[in-house]
Amino acid sequence: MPRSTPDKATARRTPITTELLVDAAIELIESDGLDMLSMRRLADRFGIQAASVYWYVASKEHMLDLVVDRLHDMAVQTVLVEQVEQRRTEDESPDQVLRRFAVGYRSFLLAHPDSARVISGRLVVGENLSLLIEQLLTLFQRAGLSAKESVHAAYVLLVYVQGFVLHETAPLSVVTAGPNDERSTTLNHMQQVLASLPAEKFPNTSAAAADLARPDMPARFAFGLDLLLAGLKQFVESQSKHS
Amino acid sequence: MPRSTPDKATARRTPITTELLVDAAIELIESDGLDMLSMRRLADRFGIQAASVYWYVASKEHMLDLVVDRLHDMAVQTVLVEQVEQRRTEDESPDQVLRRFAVGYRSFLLAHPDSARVISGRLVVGENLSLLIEQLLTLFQRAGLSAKESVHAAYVLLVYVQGFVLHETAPLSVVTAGPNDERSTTLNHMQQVLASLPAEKFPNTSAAAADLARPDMPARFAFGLDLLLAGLKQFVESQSKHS
DNA sequence: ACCTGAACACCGTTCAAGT
DNA sequence: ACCTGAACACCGTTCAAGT
Repeated sequence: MPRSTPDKATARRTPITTELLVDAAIELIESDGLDMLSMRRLADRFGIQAASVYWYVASKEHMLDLVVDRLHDMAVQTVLVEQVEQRRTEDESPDQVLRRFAVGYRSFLLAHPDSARVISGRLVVGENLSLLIEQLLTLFQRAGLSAKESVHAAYVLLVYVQGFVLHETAPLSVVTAGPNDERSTTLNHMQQVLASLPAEKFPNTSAAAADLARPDMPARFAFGLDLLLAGLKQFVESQSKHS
Repeated sequence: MPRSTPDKATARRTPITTELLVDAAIELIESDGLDMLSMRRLADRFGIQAASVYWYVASKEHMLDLVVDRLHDMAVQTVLVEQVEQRRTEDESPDQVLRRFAVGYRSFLLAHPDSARVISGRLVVGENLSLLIEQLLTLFQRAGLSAKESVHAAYVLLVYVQGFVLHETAPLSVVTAGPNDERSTTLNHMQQVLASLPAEKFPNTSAAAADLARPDMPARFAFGLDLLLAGLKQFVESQSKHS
């Protein structure tokens, strides 16, 4: 009998809710990785049996859907509200806001281990994702796109950022390497493998071995983002010319 | 004793090799899905025990690396050789070749179920991926990029296509829907959910509900690809102006 | 060199039964 | 309404032992 309980047996441990389960699932993923998330380990956190989790959630798939929905919620908070809305100034172009969104979104995904893996795997439509999309649609329309084009653009931007971070954080392996090498060893080995490819068949690859094995990822992300935004600008201009 | 064996017991079943295991793994993935691939089911295909697979392969992770490497090999064959090289004409721009590569690569990924899921998850560096990259580097340099910029561009293009297909084939769920709904039902429900969002808070989303729920994916893919290539073109032009 | 048998430490999920 | 116990049908991986 815990001392703090006011009456006999009414107030027990804080009652378990689906929200709390999702909280714990995200914590588990961020601390131990997505592969370590199991219904049993999740249940352990609350001192209950694995079977009990199924009272709150239909399946592990459903649980992961809820996790993704929550991550969208967090992204709306940290990226849209803090990075985009609050820093807004009067004279900035939609272009600049879009760039800040993309950079902020990448930072968010990088800050939450395996979040890109969970998010990229499933498209969970709900209020939270809708909030993200809504803001993007506004920005793209303000930039000069039609409603239909804005949907395409918003989707493409999300795909680009998520896909980029997914690859950025993906396990790296070299076919000729042992599977237990550490990442730095693998990178060295990779550079070596790339550099030693037959130069007649792989002139560019062997020449660029250093850039391939030791890439500047923020610069690479900005490069692709700039291509997209420059293409967007040009697209809008070529549209308005014909009107 | 099979009739066809020439001498006593020398020639048995065709001997198992790592290559054959990878073949079977890919077949399993394409027929039953990535989640259905297990060492036991793989072993069953050859009439051996799961433990025996470990004589050919260090772990399941290693097996998946080999699968990815093989998929890169297949992509080189079908996309680069058949789609890009053989259709090459004299007067086409690198721009056009790049577009054909991207479209062909997307088709390849779509044609092999779950291939985008396996490939996006792991970066397997070897001769096959190098072949893909080598060709892309050549194309981008021919388009006017430096060696370093070409590496960025090649990576960005691969990330875009893989990320796009990954989302295109990802399981679709609606937070308010039951998890067992069929895809068409889910799409209907999704459109309904999006359309019924409070119009004050989600003016663009609810207006674009139809486009969001029933998207023209080839057009969307082309839209993003065009942005990238248009951005590329402009980047090259702005570079040459300052030289 | 190649494969088995058996075990270990796990999974997700179901379901009658308890409180 | 919430949770347990026990079971079912699986996993990946290891390892002594067989041929």
